[in-house]
Amino acid sequence: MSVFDVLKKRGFVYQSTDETEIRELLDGERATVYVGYDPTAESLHAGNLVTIMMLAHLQRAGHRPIGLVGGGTALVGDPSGRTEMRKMLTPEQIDSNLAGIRNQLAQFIEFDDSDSGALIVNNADWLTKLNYIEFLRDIGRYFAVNQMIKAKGYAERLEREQGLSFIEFNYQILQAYDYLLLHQKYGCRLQMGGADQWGNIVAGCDLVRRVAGVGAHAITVELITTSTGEKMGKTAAGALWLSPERTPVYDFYQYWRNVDDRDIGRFAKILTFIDLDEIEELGRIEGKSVDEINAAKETLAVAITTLVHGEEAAMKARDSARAMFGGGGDLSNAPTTEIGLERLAGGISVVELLVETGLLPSRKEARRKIDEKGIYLNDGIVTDARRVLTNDDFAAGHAVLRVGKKSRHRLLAV
RNA sequence: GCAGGGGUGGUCGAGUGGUUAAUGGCACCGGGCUGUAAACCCGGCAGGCGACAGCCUUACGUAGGUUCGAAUCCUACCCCCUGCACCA
Repeated sequence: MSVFDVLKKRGFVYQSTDETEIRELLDGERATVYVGYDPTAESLHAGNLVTIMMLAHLQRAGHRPIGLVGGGTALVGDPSGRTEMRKMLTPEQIDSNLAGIRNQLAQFIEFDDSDSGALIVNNADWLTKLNYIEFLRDIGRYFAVNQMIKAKGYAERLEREQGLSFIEFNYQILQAYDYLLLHQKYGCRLQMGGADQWGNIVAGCDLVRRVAGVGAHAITVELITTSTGEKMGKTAAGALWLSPERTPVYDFYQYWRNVDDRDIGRFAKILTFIDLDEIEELGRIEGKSVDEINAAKETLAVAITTLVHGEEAAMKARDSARAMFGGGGDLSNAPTTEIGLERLAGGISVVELLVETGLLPSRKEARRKIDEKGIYLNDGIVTDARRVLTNDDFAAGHAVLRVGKKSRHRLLAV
């Protein structure tokens, strides 16, 4: 099966330029393809996994992926969307972010010297060297303003009289230039990205065609949302990061372990390499027992977590989760706070500990949760806000504090 | 620069001198039902103290002022949006 069809079947293709030509390109000798990423943080997030997986599929099919980091554009600050200007970053920050992003991409694609070895590039390398006059003369001539303002994003902004800064307007041209440059330098002929990038991407296709006289292509993915309408990977705390420092592996695992029943198959297609046939079965809900559905979610969570954090970490996360919800079991991965024996001798209030362990943000909230019957000590409900912990509560040298069903904290007497 | 509109709790958004920690939605948290799902129901959602009846402190862009009393009125300043002007 053509890789392009693989992408289609897995749900990656929302819009594309001519399918026949893309197929031809991808079924032929090594092609070079690229995706752009923002260097605004030192870590990518779950949303980025979608295009990363596309790169990975293509590399597996023998093509060369390029991860382009928008360091140059980040130097300008991009006000796309209606929120404020994206914060401008220093070159140092961008470099360090780029290194972080490269490491994360390396989990999915090989950066070796082979023909299909991946590359990571920073558009600051060429954008910062541009000469305005030359750029206008050589590149600007290919852009027709009346065509540009018809682009969906721009047209909306103009209609709403919402203001469209010159920087934002130029963004498309810079991005198109990136494509051209990658084409000239690496023979890149396919760019992929989010559906919101469609206009920018096809502007690049046009530019390549006009300047180089070669067909260049585009594939965009739709924004992936959950069945409840949220952006995939969005949590109360913000984004679901790939970096374990920003999102602990356990939390990352739990996010996927708890997806809506209806999302199992869809997410598995996009975020794992599990066979399509297998996914078909995995994602089926009707007629399945509760255990089977839960097992499917576990499979999904393990697969994604393994890709991002490696097998060992994924297994640990799975085991911790099993222990947590299966009762008893292995608590070695639960967050832990050490309590001095001498302090314990005097007794410590549960309220105080709830705050100290970070389980709850304030003493007031702790009292409230006790009132709401949401606090447990060693699996026994705490009913009195004045409850004090003493040595007697530490069975084998430890005690477990719990808020609700999902957050636990281990207290270790030392 | 001129004119108009606006800045309210995580977010959206009411309120426009006085029972107000500030209606409501969303998000979030606890409980119930369950399957660590969805939907639904109940409760909570500034902080501190508490004998749980309450008490105290801090909050409506920032700083002052008027008033017995202000998120609400006045003054100055900051920021955002819209229009006009300036802009070669």
